[in-house]
Amino acid sequence: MARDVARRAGVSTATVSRVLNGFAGVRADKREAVMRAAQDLGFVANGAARALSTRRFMAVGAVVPNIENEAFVRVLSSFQDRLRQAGYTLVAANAGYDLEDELREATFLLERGVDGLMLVGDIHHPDLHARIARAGIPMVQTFSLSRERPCVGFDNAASAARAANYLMDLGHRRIGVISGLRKDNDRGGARVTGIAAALAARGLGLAPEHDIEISYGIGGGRDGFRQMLAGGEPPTAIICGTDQIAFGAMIEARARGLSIPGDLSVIGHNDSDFAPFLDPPLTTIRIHSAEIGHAAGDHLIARIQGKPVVRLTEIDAALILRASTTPPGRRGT
Amino acid sequence: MARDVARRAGVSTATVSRVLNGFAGVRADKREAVMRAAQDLGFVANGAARALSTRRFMAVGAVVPNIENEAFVRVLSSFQDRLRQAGYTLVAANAGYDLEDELREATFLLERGVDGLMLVGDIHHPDLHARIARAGIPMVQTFSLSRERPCVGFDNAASAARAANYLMDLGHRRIGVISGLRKDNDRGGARVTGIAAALAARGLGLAPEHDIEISYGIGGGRDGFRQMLAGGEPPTAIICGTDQIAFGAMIEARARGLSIPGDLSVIGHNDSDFAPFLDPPLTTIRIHSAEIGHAAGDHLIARIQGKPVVRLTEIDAALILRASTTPPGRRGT
DNA sequence: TGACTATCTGAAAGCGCTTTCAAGACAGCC
DNA sequence: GGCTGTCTTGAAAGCGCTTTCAGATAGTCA
Repeated sequence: MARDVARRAGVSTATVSRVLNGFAGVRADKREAVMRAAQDLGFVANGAARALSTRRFMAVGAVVPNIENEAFVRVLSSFQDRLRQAGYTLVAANAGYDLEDELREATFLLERGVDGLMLVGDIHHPDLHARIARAGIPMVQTFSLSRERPCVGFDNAASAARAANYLMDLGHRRIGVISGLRKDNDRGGARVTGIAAALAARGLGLAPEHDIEISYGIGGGRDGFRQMLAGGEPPTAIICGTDQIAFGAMIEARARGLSIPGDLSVIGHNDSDFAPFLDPPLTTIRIHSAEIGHAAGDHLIARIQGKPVVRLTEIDAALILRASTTPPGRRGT
Repeated sequence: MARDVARRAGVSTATVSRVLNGFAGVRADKREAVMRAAQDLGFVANGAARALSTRRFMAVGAVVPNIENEAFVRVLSSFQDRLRQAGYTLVAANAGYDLEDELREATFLLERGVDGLMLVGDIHHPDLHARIARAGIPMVQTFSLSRERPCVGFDNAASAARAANYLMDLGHRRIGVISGLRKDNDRGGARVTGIAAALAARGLGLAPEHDIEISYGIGGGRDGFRQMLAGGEPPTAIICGTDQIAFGAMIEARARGLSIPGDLSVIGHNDSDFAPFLDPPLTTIRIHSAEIGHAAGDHLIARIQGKPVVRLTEIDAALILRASTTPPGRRGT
């Protein structure tokens, strides 16, 4: 306790507090005495008392759909970097792609007294924003852009459209989509919308049997592609919601005797660490996760500290070209 | 504030507290008035004040070497499950395989007032345990077993030895190891020790040029295997520290014209989601991450609540046999 | 030397809850 | 009707820090 340190150093707790918080205006000898006493006693301030007193918790919350998803972990990791630099702790929670759960987790963090909150995406429980507002803390949404709220993200529809256009430029006409769950997931939805729009712009359509929604993961990708083949004439190219899905689809395609990219071009999302090492290396849309995390962290901290911020930060998503895409019909490439 | 709720409900803050914390002995009408007032006002208790008052923070900390590592994330995820069920929040931090950083992060959590702490492995900064002791909170170490401290883990040496024995049973004599960084990482070290011991028990040795230490990841695995080949007669089988490393090694081996498992049997660690989908599917040591997380969570909560616990929980690690391992010299299998 | 200013420092008042303690209300009993 | 015991309730005292405010001390200048 600060009291013990004060006694040992022969000062008051006020002075202890001043020294430990780096306030100027404490005479050198007293400062040193306090430092030494704190050291000797192994003094660790009580965070709750400090938080209560300063009305600052020095912690920021984040609710992500799935902690086990590489993309979100990378964002959390870089987000935490920034917070740490500013002296804040990250408290992360898992919402599992469920709006009710997300509300519950966010409320939990709000109760804990976080000074700011990061959310993923644009779709939330109707009560969520009201609660955040009542708590009076800043929030930032990531991964997708928004006109209403501060955000750091990219244009999911546009980047997916870019992938579709690239495939069409190569000559593909029958393009399929395998996405993860889209319910309450604006990113997935926007991507499909973007692809459909890009196809429509060139007079093509996204056939319902080529528009597959499955659960995430390699297994999901396999199932998804199997499902797609069951639906009549197969596509010559597919765009997948994640690299894991793309990996699964590639496995299934090969098992069905299709060669990649000869019979089927494949594009993934996220540029996972294994993407360059697949056979063939996977063309994918790279999301600059680290930059999203940094920007979101900087934004939130600036708001907490009352500094001016930009409300919308767009992070670029790049189409990384590798060998899993070629013009259609080039067998044995 | 509770005060507002009290005023609105026409009671004292004491009664508000009693109702909101589910204490019996409040008359039904007052209870309801409080509930309604709290609802109307959207009352959210101030966590800091509560923590200060109860001297319980309702949060548990965890420091892991690398948040982006699948195995740790899975443990954190299941750990959090249990904490959440008991009403606790998880605050996780990243130590990056560095003892100083780990100490810093752990101190940070201690300052925050966590009620318990989870650590990974047996090697820590010399001051760490003293600080935890001074904070007076329970800790549990995961992934490796310990005689001194409460732990939930498995016998890294024994499970790696099992993999080595399996390879020797298949007839392999020249076995190599590619591990991640071993500095300050008892898991990696123990595995290599276990393998060396298993080899020695059968009159074999682990050649220095077959004992490679590299950074984690697919790239690391490639580099590692390249390094191993540079060291003279290549091994007929390798055991890798993670499945990512194994993946990288397989890529490099194939690039060098080696067939797997014909020329080279490969065993990984962790049974990552992609392991069954590699070509050939990867034999690997599966760590029951979810069980480690659950057991660690249960342990810590029991300790916090003053219930009796077992100090050492051993979680089984299983050798999952797939097609990446065969007897040596069977080309074209 | 005395007045005045600039520096330091400690006492004390919160921060918003929980929890103890004592008192009020009321029913049951002799 | 008076007394005891039970059930409810509110006043008030913390929890361990920060921070204000005013007093103490030292330094400066005329």
